Amino acid sequence: MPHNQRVRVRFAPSPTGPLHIGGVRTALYNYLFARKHGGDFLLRIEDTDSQRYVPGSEEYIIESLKWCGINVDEGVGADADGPYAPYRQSERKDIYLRYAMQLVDSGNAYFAFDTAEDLNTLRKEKESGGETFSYDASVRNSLVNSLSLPASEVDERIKGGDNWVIRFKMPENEEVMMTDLIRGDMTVNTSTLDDKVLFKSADGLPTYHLANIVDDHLMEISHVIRGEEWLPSLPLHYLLYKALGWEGSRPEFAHLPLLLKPQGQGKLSKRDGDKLGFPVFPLLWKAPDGDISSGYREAGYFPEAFVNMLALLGWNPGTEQEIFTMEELVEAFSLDRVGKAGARFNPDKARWFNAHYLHEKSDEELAELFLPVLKDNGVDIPVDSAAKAVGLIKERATFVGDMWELTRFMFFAPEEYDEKALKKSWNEGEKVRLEALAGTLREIESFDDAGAEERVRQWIAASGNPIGKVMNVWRIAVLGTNQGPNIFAISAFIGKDETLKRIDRALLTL
RNA sequence: GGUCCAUUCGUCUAGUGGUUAGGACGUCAGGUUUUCAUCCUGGUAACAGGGGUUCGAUUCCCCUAUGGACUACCA
Repeated sequence: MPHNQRVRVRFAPSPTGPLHIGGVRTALYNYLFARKHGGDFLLRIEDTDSQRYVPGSEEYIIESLKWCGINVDEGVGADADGPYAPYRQSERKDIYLRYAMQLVDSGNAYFAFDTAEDLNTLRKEKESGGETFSYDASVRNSLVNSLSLPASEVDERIKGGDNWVIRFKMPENEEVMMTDLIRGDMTVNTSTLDDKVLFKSADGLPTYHLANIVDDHLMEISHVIRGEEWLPSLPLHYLLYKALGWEGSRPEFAHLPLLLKPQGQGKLSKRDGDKLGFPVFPLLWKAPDGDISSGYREAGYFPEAFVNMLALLGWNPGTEQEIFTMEELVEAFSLDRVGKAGARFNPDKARWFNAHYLHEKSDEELAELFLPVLKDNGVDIPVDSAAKAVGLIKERATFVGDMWELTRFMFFAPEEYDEKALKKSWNEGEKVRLEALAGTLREIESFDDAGAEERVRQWIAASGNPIGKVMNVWRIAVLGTNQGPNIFAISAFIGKDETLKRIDRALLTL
């Protein structure tokens, strides 16, 4: 392990919009790894692309992590300033140029003056001939750069204010051997690589490649855990560590498999938004242009369900356990149990996780969450009363938001009656049955009395009415439908008067 | 096109040189329930294809196919 024994990992998103669930999973795995090894989890903002910067992204990222219970130890969003501040790359500008110059001085990089237009023209020319243009050893000497130009002209151009970039001078025909904690050993020949830009002229900022390596080194990162899309640039990063003389303290790398769309092709991307019928973002996102994308939080997911679901998308504990608290995840997590292949996101399973967590919560806890929903629907009741209602229906809910439709009949008499139910179980014979039941109910002092339900059952048995028929017609009269929870419990909840009122009304109007 | 990575039920996955290839979601059936849902039980369903290596390959190797990523002065 590099530097020291301490595990230090970072999540380093760029603020180009909301974090999607793939990004959240990367953050989660980093966090779990850090906790598991008693290390640090840092949040660094990689805002080196001034063009793509989207205001609000950073706040969104911080809030998302917070909602998930992923606590940042150091960096942006941490409680206190860390020892390696600042943690926003735009605030570290000066650092990068210094290292870029070090690379130029050591012959590992060079100035290039080619304009974007010139390069585009070259690219098009090559492509029309069926070839691909690559800024590499085969062409670098014939392009406009400090390798091809006399030193005096290079100086003049720089002093004269010409636009320049710094490019990495990719070694020729060298095998780069790399190790990935998830994929094992890999070898790539440098001849297939090009001279990547390390420092841009456009905004005076480094590219990802340089900034990333410099910051990881300076911040003493021990493990880089990131998405698989970075795998192709791993050789470049290895070479950069070597060129900067940091080979001995190079972090270890782990490239996570991608999250794929539920159906169709390709990786899950930010643009998918709500087209797929489920959120791709942890929280609701309002884009600066007004576009709104839904989030798991607003869709009613519990953070623990969301995190649990995400953790198992690409990682497994090797046991048959599927339900994990964050603490249990920390305990069980290891990089060698992360899969290699991309995982297709499954919305059904996500719902199942949420239902599971919802069913595990106490009636009181759910009632607290449900109270605002009730209020929105014009129902203002104390929390213990809400808890009773919740207790009757929670088994059939997946989200707290589902609970309103499931409980509305406890607060409002039905205005319509389900036609299928009426067809099946509402006729003159059933009405007689219901009237007889009403008579019995009327004799009961209060439905809350102990033994009240037993009295009704005794009457049913004694009267010779089939219990199913009685319950069914009772349910239709009170709820307007032939399905739902225990009808006696509901009648007790709404009370004797309301129950009889609804029965009378049904008998009269139907 | 080039480079790299991957491939077990529809989906997430476990697993081994010899297993009835296991679990979960979904789905189907049955049970419980006054009904629905929950819950329980059971069923369905997979080693991409072709060559090797081997007494024996899902497992090891090669090829093909398929999927994916990357191929910007984006990350």
